[in-house]
Amino acid sequence: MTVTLKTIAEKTQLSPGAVSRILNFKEKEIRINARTAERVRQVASELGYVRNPQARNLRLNISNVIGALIHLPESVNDLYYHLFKGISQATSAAGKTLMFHDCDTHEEYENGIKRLLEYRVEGIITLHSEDARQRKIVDDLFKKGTKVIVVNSIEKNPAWPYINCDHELGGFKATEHLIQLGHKRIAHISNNVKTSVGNERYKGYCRALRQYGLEKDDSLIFNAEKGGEVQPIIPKLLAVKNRPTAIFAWNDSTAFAAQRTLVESGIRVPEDIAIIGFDDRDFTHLSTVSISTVRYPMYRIGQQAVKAIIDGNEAYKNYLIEPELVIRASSGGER
Amino acid sequence: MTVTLKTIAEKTQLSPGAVSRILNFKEKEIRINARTAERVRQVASELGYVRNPQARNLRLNISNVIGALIHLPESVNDLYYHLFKGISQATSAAGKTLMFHDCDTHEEYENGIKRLLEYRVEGIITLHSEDARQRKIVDDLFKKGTKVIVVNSIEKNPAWPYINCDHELGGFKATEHLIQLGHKRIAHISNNVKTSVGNERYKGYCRALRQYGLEKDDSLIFNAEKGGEVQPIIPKLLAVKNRPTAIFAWNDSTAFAAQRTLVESGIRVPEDIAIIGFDDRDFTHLSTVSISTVRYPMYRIGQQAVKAIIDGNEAYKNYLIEPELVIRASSGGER
DNA sequence: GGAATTAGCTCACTCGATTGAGCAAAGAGA
DNA sequence: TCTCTTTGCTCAATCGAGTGAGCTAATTCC
Repeated sequence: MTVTLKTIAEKTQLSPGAVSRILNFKEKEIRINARTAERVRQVASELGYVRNPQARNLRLNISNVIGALIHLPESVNDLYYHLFKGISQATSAAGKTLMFHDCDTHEEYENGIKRLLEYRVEGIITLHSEDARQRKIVDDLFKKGTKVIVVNSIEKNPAWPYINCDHELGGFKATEHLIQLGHKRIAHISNNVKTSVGNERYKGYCRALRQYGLEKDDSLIFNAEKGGEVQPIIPKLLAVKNRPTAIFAWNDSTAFAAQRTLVESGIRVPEDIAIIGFDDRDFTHLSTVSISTVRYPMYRIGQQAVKAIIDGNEAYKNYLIEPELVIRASSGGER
Repeated sequence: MTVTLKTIAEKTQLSPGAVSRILNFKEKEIRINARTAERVRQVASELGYVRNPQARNLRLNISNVIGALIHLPESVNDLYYHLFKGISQATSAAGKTLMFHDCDTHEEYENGIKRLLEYRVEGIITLHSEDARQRKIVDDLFKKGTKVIVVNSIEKNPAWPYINCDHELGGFKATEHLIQLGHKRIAHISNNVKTSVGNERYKGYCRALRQYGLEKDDSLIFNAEKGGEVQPIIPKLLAVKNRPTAIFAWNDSTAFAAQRTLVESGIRVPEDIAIIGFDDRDFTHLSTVSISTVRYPMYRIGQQAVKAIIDGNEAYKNYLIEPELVIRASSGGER
């Protein structure tokens, strides 16, 4: 039923070995009669021969498959969307195939890893996790020599290779942008979680202040922790003696909410208070005043993760991607 | 290096065949010594044996892989997001693996198909396309006996199996909802493309009017074609003699824009004019007045596509999924 | 013209897992 | 004790492709 090398061999009165060589090598690379080769290719295409990579990979001990294990949030998240798109396009572009598992529970995660290993994938891309069990799995994989890339690891020096955005640099860029626009009183709305990207962004904010000779004023640092609303922060921020003229919000959601609340309070953005966020989420276009931000380059992170797996040793190391400033209306930096 | 059945066989002084049986069957299903079996399992786990599905699939002529070929738009689109999530979760849940290709160009599409076929996938999930070349590929696949599921095909009776949302029914439900709220003058903003889902939704609108004994008034049908702005429509709509009290917009973007323009014109939604959209896009929550809509059940469509491929003949047929009414503020139907 | 070289293949094994057939030993039954 | 059955395995072929070794016939070279 299925067309194999043998089928073609029979039709052409050749051996399967010869057919294999003809289909895999250029004429100059092997000793083969040009007319025979032509005939074989002809027959192969007539019969609709499709090479079976299962057999090929088995023999050659390769897989040509890259594995990814990511839990996509229930509600749409453009960061994940772009990450996935980066991974999937880079994989296709490299002539490889992506095996993807969306793993919600720990059990699914374990199963996903198991299946990817079964398929002898060239490497596994997974997301940073706080779950000790998942971390152990990644650790074991890495120790066993499986190529793993952890995306968005927030550890400084994790045991395994990672790829992430340079959040500290992003925080620096955002703050620098505001400083260069003449702001001297720059508030920061942080998420106050020591182990998170927010903290890195905060560090960048501090470095920028330091570098430009501005003093850090703790009364300008506000916390919008998980579940903590941004709205109540704004009145406090406005009440600060020597009111800030700019806000660097640790992410776009926060920036968006701040912008909304400010405008509703009759404060003009960016004239009275400039705002910059972080992430470049899609909704930054949608607000009344489009939000300036720093792009969290998820697409490039995805691409780079695939590249790290394919390139192997050379590029296969910890990697920080430089985020890019996106100037829109809310910072007042648009020309 | 790699642990195979042979490795285990040597360690346990058995034949690879015996080991295979032990690891694949329950003790009662084969004639095997319980103690031997226990020993084999012990050794297998000690050595960290991982079955090689490439070899297994080759022998059994199966793949356990489901293929999907979808072009994800550059900008985030929650419909695609949910579709993909549905496909990927259903695949994982079924114990199978998803091979995904994001294909932008026709060339990538061809390559993607080729690779999926190479891997002897159980079936291919792809999106409806207007491109004649892609349609030919799908047609050829189907004729050759490959399982294909076309998602969101808008043909009435396409040659190949498809899964889609019942757009006509959705249009009916939306309109019925407005009618049941007492509206008698219901405008429709359509996209006026005969071959599109918009047309189906329009038909549902017409059927609802008919069924409830309301006369269709062509002066209440407006077109927001591709690129056509919604904003200019609103003044026209307001100027209609015997002004409509409700709008069924063919999709949420249109509903969103209509709502915004109405509110800016000082018209209250839903008090003066009620609005319902279609799709249940994420931003329907974000507008000042949350938008009532009909959910385009992409997640379920994705799940169903996978199911159709796995179940084979039974469920492997054309399939319309019933969309669900989502009542929010803009229709005035919320309690 | 004879030896050496080369072209153009074939042969047979391999990758790892699976499975029908079959065989020796143990156990059951009469 | 002898036959029959059952247990507990082994053997060998198979899936489809790839490859080193080797073989024959044609060609080249001196």
